[in-house]
Amino acid sequence: MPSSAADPIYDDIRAAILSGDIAPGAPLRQDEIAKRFGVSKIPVREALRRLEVDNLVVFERNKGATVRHYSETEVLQLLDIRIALECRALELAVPHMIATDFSDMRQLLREYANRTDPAEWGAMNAKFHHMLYEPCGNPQLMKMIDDLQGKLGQFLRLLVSTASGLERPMREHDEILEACERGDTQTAVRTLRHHIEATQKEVAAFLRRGG
Amino acid sequence: MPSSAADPIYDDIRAAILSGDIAPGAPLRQDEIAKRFGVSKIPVREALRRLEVDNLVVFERNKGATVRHYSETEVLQLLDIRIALECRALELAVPHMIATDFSDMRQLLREYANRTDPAEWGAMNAKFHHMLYEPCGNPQLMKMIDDLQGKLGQFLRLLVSTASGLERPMREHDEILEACERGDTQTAVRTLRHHIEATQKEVAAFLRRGG
DNA sequence: GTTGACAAAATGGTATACGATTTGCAAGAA
DNA sequence: TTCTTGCAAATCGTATACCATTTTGTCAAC
Repeated sequence: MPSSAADPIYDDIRAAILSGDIAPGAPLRQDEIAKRFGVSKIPVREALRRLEVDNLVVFERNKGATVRHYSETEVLQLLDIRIALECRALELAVPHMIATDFSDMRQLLREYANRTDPAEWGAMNAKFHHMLYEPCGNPQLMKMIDDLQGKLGQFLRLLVSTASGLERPMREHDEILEACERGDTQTAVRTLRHHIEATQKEVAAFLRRGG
Repeated sequence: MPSSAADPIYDDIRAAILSGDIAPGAPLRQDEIAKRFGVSKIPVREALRRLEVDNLVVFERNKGATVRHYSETEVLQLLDIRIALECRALELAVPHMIATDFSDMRQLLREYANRTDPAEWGAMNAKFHHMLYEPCGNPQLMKMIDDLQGKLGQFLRLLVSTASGLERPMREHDEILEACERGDTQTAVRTLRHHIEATQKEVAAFLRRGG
């Protein structure tokens, strides 16, 4: 039972923005959304305001809400935050990993390597990273990481289809996982850090070329 | 010009929760708030929903909003996130610090040491940390750090008045600042990390004794 | 005195209604 | 043609109104 009629609206629009179904800058018409969900504007506005706090939409007085556009600089800054959160999460997670964690991740990486559709890479990449950090036992940290992943999703999806491909990230994923299995937290974290910094450089280059 | 009537309500209640003026678990009556601000319930609900996304209030269907209560575990987890964000911010900030940054921070630390009222320590501590990270040039990261600081504020305020006092934190603040002046990012970050971990241990001990 | 049932009051959630602002468009002037 | 100007439609923001649910208070039965 949802706490209110705004909940499903919030979830739906959120997903639509994160998946890229609604483009940045697109206006979010309250009446249209209200009709679509069969409710009045009140819960729609509530949902949009919540998305505003999430930094996914922007409000302008008497103009309503539009999907927020992240500038190149802001995307790079989000990646800096990713380094902060994910390195810490991995550091906390490694000591808690057990055998099934390793085998599950190995399994995922094998499947990953066999996929040829770049559209799937983004999701699998996100899933692998999520599994890496899950044992950290800090739900609030996990939520922040997932939120960030969502915001960056659209850019990374774009990137992965144009950039160098799977070779580098796959090798780094293997290195990270191996370090985790050895219980070598230091190496795992350092490798993860380089992994994200490499992504950061690719994004920077991609954007310089006018993404 | 505020984007809507919900804005000042959001800001006010947010401040009241963060400052501890409204205790955790306290109900937030929509009609009462609406009357106090001279508006209807609609903008009040919007404001409360935004606070829910901020994780500051909790909604229960047909019971309305109450101020969220953080468990002991969650407070310790927030401190883990603090380590992640602030160490990264400091790492990014050190290379950008200039002479006036150092002198401003030294100035603050001197004032800090002269204050005898524990109630002021929390604010000055927050300010010093904020100044440390500001040069990182990442507004989104700064916002996350400040939000976290706000959430932890009430606990740290409680703590500082009961715990060991100023001696340890002050010494560590000096150490961090000196490392920054030398441009020794490694040492600065490592010291900051120990600094926050020490706080974490004190909070853990405080909570064990039934804070 | 305690418990249970029921009515009354309070509170929450949302649809409707309406004034305010912006936007789109057409008609006329340069 | 291109640039104003003004009006109509669309859209937004919020007060009012209303029903649903929860809480509170009362009173009788045990």
